[in-house]
Amino acid sequence: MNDQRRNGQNEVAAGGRPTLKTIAFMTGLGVTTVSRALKDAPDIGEETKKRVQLVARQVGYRPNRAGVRLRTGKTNVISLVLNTDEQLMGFISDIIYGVSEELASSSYHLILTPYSSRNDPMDPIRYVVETHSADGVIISQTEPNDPRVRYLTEHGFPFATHGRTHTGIEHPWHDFDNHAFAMQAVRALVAKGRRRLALLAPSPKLTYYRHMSDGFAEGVEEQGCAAIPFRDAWVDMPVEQIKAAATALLRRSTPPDGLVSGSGAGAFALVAAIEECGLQLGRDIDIVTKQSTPLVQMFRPQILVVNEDFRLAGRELARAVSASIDGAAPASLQTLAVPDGVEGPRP
Amino acid sequence: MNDQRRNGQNEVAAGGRPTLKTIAFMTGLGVTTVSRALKDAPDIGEETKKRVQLVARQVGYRPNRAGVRLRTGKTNVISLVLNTDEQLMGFISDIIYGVSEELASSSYHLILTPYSSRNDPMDPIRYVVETHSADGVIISQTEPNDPRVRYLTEHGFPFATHGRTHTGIEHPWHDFDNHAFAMQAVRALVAKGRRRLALLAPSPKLTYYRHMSDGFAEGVEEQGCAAIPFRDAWVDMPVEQIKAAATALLRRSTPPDGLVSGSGAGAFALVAAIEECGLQLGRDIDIVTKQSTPLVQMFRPQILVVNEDFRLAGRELARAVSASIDGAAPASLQTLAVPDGVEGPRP
DNA sequence: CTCAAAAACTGTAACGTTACAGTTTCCATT
DNA sequence: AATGGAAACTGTAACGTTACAGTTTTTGAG
Repeated sequence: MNDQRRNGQNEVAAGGRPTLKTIAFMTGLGVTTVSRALKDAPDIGEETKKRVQLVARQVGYRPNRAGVRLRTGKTNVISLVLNTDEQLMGFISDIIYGVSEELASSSYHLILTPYSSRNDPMDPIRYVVETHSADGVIISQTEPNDPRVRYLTEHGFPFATHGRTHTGIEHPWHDFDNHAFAMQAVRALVAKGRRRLALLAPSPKLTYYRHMSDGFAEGVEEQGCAAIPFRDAWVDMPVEQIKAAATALLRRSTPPDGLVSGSGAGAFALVAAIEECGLQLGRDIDIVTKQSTPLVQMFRPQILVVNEDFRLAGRELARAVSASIDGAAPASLQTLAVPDGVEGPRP
Repeated sequence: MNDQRRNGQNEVAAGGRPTLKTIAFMTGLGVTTVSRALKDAPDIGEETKKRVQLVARQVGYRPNRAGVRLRTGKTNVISLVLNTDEQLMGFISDIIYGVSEELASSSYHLILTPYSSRNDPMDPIRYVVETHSADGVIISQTEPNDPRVRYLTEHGFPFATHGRTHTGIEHPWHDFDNHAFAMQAVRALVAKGRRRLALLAPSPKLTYYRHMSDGFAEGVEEQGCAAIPFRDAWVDMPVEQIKAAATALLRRSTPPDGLVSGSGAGAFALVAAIEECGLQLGRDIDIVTKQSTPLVQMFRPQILVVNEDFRLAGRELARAVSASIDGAAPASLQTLAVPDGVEGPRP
């Protein structure tokens, strides 16, 4: 026992990080007691807890993550799984920032697990689960029948998805109400006197393609106007391709006079196409677009916008995974961000 | 010893992850031998190594990171320190992707350590060093006399910076040659017949402000044209403010007829200002801008661009930190990305 | 005053890995 | 036949933490 104490002293003298042993030596208590005192266990005396916590604060004690992880299996890490081929205007950074913000006040570190479309999207998921390199995962680019959701659920691994699925599995998610967005967009265009509308939708393999398309169809139905099919372009294509497709669309015999863009980057392509065709935004045609940064809007004030807050999405997702890790019921961890409504031209 | 073996068997049966013990049991060797065989130590027989490595592959052995970290102190983590207030068009995601790409083939995980401008930029750095939560750090938004560089150097903690410093310390960095960019920009504008040039520069507190301003000044000198001061706007301001400042600039008695923009987002603001003043890009005035995505260019083909590859920056930074962790000399880990030259209007 | 039980505290072992200090085996040299 | 040493392998301990099974001290009921 004397040996152990001298050990503790040596470590303090050596200038290394303080450990439980350091505090145990300083307080004259056992390592176990210190450990329990710091996590406010019921079988430790009130005064002892205070004393231990004071000393711990004084010496700047921080639990060694490797020790905790090895002993308990808890990694205190949340992994954000990302497709690094994505070229969309970096809204991803906003999600990352949102997740960071939320995790900053927790004990979680945020780790990035990238994958390329050239590989199986299941690879990173399997990796995280098999090596247990995180306590929970956040995934995006959700597909209706997403195999990742199945796999994670089967393995009882906590996760949250950005976007819903049609798997029939109750799982934590956060989503933007793209159905409502599309309906609001249609109504706003009709209110501007537009009657022939086209939608620049997301990739058909993603879940929110359905939501947005359905909302668009429902709006068109409700307003009794015409839907011009625009199926050869998606928001996550390279902007040049979108522009080319939109130009072709506008040169058809019955071109649309109102456009709905499912992404901010898409709106740039649409504006470019419109101007290339010699049309004038706000006079000949109108656009409603989702946006996450006010770039387009500042540039072409005539454009109508609906804001999507990706930072909020990040925060909600982080909240959902951590709650899921803590055992909360999946059904209680589903949040839908309702769009604020269409913002008209700036003064 | 028999006990130990039965232990090993139990674990395998229990279906948990295979550990060194599992392989030791399967091969009939000791745990130490297996450990050494897997890292190709010289005192293990060739045949044994082959056998161990085969079994390890078969059972899908992956070293337990917590075990390694606890024993060796090596975290196998690299931390990217980010200012989450940054609102610039998400080029940050490209850096992240670049870093990821490079680290994918290594054993490193990428962890994000965010901070807000509301707090001390030193906080995250101190945190990483004190808790040793990573083996190395990547920092951005480098300032001429960056205290983070000093601190990390003093503590012998491996790092790489995005951007150089004027600390006099030899440290690993990657930078874009903003001096060359500005000179090329000036030359291109002069070649277009422009004679009164203004620069939308970075924030004066960042190192590359100097590089770009000096390059601009040198170009103006070389070409014998006039520099119109434009000191009330920086590239990392909100775009609306840049636009307002640029509008004021263009309405002065001697407005510029050529603009250089230090960022892609800034170019949007400049274009907007130009059009608001009733001027026409390519006829009355020209812009050279740095860009990381071809958004502006697709939109206003008349714009002149110089590409900056942030993915490359990410890759270089990742390479630099890992080499630094492996003990490479700082001076050998400094790379400068030279701009490709100004790209003219698209056909 | 006894004794049971609650309160407060503690030592040991284990998580998976690797550094270190052995130990055994075998072969070449004398 | 003895010896030295190289080659191949191994057990123990330790990194920092916590679960578990104690042990000691205090308290209160009878």
